[in-house]
Amino acid sequence: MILTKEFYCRDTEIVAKELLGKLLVREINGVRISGIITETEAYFGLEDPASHARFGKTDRNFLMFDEGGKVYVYLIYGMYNCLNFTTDKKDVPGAVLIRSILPYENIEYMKEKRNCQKYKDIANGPGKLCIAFSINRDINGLKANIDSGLYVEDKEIYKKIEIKKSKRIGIKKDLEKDYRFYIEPNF
DNA sequence: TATACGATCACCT
DNA sequence: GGTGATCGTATAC
Repeated sequence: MILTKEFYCRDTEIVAKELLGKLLVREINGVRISGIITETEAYFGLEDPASHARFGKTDRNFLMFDEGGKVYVYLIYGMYNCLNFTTDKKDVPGAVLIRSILPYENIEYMKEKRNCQKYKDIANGPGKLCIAFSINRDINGLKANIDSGLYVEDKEIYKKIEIKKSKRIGIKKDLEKDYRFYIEPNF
């Protein structure tokens, strides 16, 4: 079952935690790619010194102020795309950065895209997973549903999940609380 | 209009 | 464990 707006239109921290272990699906040119979400980070609004929304609404970050359930893709370091889903109600800024996934369906497709043979390294970073999933700013602002070809399925791949947390990655001025969440599935 | 820098990765040692 | 690549934004002038 595909996650709907109701899932995303909640507190950003809750959405970030509950996305863990679910299946990120990309449908492109009739090909279905998917992976298990293993790492997320929560970003908030004015009170968050690391958030794009910290100075208010701009041309780049306006989607963070929109209602939950939309795709927010931006360019980082001049060369990599990062995938986020918007969260919370309209005019309440929030987004969840998808940092890492484990390839699940169509692993060979991803290996080719990434020019990478090691299963573990295919999408263990926000820039990498965008390459593996063919995600770029063309889909910025679309809704995360079957029409846009990028969405999350509520599939319990891992029944029992221990959620670990830490400080967010690559942040100089972070908040006191931990807003990076991740799981370490047993194989 | 100009400039500094970032929610990163790949490659080197 | 360290560093260079690379460019859209935000911020300052």
